Amino acid sequence: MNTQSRATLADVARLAGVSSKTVSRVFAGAGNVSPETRERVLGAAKRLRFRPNNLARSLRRGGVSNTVAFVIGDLRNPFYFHVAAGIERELAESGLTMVLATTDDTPESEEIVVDALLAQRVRALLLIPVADDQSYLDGERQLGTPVISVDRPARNLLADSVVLQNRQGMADAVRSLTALGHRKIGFVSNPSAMYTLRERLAGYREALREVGVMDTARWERVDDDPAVSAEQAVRALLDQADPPTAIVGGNNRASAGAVRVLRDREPAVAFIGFDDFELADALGISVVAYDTMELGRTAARLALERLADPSEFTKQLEIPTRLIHRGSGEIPPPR
Amino acid sequence: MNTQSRATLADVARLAGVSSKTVSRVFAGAGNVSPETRERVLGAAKRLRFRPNNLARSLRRGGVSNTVAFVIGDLRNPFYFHVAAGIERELAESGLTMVLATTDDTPESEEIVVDALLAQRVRALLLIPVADDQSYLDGERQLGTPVISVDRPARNLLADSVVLQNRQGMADAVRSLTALGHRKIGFVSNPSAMYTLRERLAGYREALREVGVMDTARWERVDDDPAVSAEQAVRALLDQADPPTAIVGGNNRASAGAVRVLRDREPAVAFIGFDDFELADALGISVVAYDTMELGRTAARLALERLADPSEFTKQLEIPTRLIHRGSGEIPPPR
DNA sequence: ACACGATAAGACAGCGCTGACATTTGTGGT
DNA sequence: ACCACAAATGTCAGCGCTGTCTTATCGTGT
Repeated sequence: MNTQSRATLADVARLAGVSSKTVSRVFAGAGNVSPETRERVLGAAKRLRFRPNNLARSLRRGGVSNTVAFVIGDLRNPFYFHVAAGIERELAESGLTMVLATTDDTPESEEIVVDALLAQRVRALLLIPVADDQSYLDGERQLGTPVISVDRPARNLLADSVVLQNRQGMADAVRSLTALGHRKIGFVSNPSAMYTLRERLAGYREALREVGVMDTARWERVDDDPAVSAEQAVRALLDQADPPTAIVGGNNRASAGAVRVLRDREPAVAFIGFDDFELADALGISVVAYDTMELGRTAARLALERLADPSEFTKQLEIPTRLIHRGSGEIPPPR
Repeated sequence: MNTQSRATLADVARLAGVSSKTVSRVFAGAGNVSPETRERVLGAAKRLRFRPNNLARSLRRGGVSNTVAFVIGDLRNPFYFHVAAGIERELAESGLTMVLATTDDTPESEEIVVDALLAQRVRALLLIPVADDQSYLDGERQLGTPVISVDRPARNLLADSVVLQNRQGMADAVRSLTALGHRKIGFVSNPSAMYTLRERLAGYREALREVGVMDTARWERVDDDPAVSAEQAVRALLDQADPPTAIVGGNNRASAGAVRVLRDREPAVAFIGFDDFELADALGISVVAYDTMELGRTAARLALERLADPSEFTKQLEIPTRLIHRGSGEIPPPR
């Protein structure tokens, strides 16, 4: 068992016969070190297995690390992961690393988790807001930490945000169905973030209003009870008297449920989901798609921009969506 | 624009009229602070929006942070994400946070990325090895940083590891096919990690050898060229003269490809995939499944154990797999 | 031979925090 | 009144690094 402890700048300096500042210069990349000295230092460092301590460096440099935090509700949703992937990519290009934390989708733990991250002096904070109120972040924001809210706008906090084109995306989907003649269109959404759900629902209603369908209450199946599966919701919708001839899904879970139920339904019910998913193409499921990784990249870019210029106005960006026709959304109503 | 800078222990101490050490005690949770003093300190801290600087704390405490690094090849593979989710969960319970970094599945960047993480003094390093050689980590390991290799064993490095029961899982799948009478069984795998692929292939061969099929070369479709999609590989397999009556998939990508090709194939070809996936149940695809999150949790637990007792022998753990019958794997050979 | 600027290297303090140790204050026993 | 002892608080140095400033060294033009 090797008990030698970690080498420091000073150790390297001693071995190389120079001052610790010189070693620092070598590793910080700053100039004014002669080639021979540099060689000697690097040799010594290698021999001692020296690795600069970023903690100390960060502290010295003013107490900020080079990590950016991303706070997620639930890690099991593939959506979040793709966003995280986008963030990670974009940050890596600027030499920053991402730390990931989850709040288990419970509002109470949000502040606790965020606090722990801020204590680590993250450079910026990206989060998918879960709590009803992010005003607790205002102090931090004023101290210069960029706060970017992702997928949903923050509440009671002036922060940059990136969200999807929820309303228009959903409206487009519904319009494409009404154009085929559908009028009885169901809306299914499993418990989903209030914000995105509300927006998509608004888009749905808007598009139906355009063709004169005003009362959509009986077609809306929005269960906020997590115990009710998307599958059950779809079934319930279809089992009522005078069932819808088409259904739109409010999120990716709804799509999974719909696929299970609608596969061998007769007469065929048209379906358009929100959020693309693996095999959707093979299954011929039409969806409102968008670039999930781009959502993350954009969020990361916003953070970087604000880091570069803290005085800019806050921005609210939208990631475009587009309707992909694959068959399930092109089924006409039975006549 | 508020230009006030971040408050420090000393600032709080001044405002509360105590020494900075007392403030430190309040925030470090250590005892021996009278209730009144504590109140006064907390009040002052609140007023100044004080947040302890974990960087400084970590440095002072011996230079290790409370983060654990997880190094992934490619973030887009859902498999990795579930593993990450498991790790995050397990670590959170011990108050540690996870930093995620990717190597883009290129061996060269592995060492660079790992180095950057180690410079941040992560408490432990979990990684999915990509490079052929992890001996560069030996020094670090000797300095006491637990190194856990996930999903594949590390090469040239004495490290704990958690892998799947690859060989047996695949052998079970093939045995279940041979029991139905299949003898011409194809093996498809997209470029996959060499290790898991090799193991699964070995399991496949082993099970076929048990029923007297010795030469399996013509049924093995292992393209290491990423340009060849799993879909093409499956097609190529079926288009040859005397095609297989059943196929096993070597990884999740192979399953996606197989589903696309096999859906309306006549006569039906049996299929069993490795790795469960969303909708596999709805589609009736039999798979060799395992608990992906558990893989992550186990890895994290290993790290925690080693942190607690560095002198223990290294462990090699296996996550069990189990065959799930859903129909596609129960199709008998045509007669 | 001399002054002069450029280059290389070092001395020193201090980032924010906490461990080790010192000091003050309060309590109870005799 | 005195001492022993615990609880509450303070002093000080230093974790590993780098910014600022200072000092030594060298080549160059006149």
